[in-house]
Amino acid sequence: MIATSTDVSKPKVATRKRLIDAAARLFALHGYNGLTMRSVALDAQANIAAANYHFGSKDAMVLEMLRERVQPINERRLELLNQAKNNQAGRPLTTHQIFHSLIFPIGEEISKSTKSRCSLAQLVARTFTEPVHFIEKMHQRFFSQIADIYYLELSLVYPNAPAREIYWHLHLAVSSMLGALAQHRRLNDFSRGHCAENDVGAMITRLIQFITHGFDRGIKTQF
Amino acid sequence: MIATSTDVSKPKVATRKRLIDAAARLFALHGYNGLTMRSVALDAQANIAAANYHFGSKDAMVLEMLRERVQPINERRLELLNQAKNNQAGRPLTTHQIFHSLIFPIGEEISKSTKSRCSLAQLVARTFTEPVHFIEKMHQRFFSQIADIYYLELSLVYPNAPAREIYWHLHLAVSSMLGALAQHRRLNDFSRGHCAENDVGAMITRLIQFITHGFDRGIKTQF
DNA sequence: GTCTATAGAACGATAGAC
DNA sequence: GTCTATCGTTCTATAGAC
Repeated sequence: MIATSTDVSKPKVATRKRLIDAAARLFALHGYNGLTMRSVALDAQANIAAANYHFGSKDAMVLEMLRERVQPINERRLELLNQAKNNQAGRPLTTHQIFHSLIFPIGEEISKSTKSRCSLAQLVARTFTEPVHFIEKMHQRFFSQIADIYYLELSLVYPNAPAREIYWHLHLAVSSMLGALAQHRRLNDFSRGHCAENDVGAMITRLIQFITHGFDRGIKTQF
Repeated sequence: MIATSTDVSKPKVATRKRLIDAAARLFALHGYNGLTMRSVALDAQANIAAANYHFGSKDAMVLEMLRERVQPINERRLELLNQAKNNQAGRPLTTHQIFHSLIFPIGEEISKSTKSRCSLAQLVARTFTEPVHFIEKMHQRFFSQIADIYYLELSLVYPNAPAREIYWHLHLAVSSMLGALAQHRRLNDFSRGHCAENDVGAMITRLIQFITHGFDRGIKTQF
């Protein structure tokens, strides 16, 4: 509608992107069952047939949207983790460094959020609450690999702790991370105005601290 | 179909209870939008018109279901909290005692779960992820009052900590609690079999520890 | 209180013109 | 690639017999 034949890049891709962004927004707000092809098309100012044309089905559209949102965060996590390892030059990492690399990239992505890329916190939380079939597989595909990496790093910090303890505490750490992200929008109401929910940086910093303490002291008191 | 005129108690109430239980199960599994009156009626072995007769609408049915599930937990929380206060005889509580009273009742309720009262963990988590209108109001009605009580108790433990710090850490504690409950079903997969998800007691004990450490150390390092 | 039957609306997906 | 139009399905809710 804007770009014409003078545009070098494919002009029609814009619709696809608008659909993806709309799907992300509505999925975060209403979940998979609450998202309808009609609402996505309306939000993206596109036709309902266009959505089916680009993705084939509702399932495929939401899956593609999730992939585009999650992948860059995981890449950034590994980037920060490797940075920290290089700085440590062979010495074991601290749990704070490890959880920083895990959680900080989410904060970065939330802070980037504009009107089109919004409510990442709710979106991430959704993928864990929704029991829909493809979300389960999606989660395994995106998180099981990175969970292995983080388990390995944490077991290097506590070489004497049994695998069971590492897994338990990592599970609680990840669960807390997701819970905090999902609940962030409620912070202002919950704290009766004492804490501002728009300060994402403060939330991420405090969350990393909280989780590091829970993990560290839980392991340290035993090993 | 079972109870006849020989039954002293009202026999027809059973249908209502079956509907409530089915609604709880399906709401936990599929969320508000994924729950349909048809699926509830089918699951409860009742007719679809019966559901509308008893509750008037889908909204009212789910609301009533939530009320019946949440209220006993909150009552038990206050019971444990008052027990602890009586045992302390005026001395301030420990954060562990406070968070125990907050979290332990959920474990009790999950352990009670039979086929009819199942998946409370997912149900509680749903009420925080679902952005549906009445859930927001519901949550405020049920949680804001008890949050005030817990804020007060925690501020007595750390009288020198500013309200802002108490609120921040309480928010993180509650978020972690909800996150851990929501993620509990994933524990077995996540830990690659190292942790059994059916051991609810162990989960609750570890969760209380984790949150107490995160809260305590976060406040103590400053005050 | 519980049923059958159905109204009225919204859903995912597709066909075919442009 | 995007549109209009529509098919077949499923939804909430209600009317009325029993």
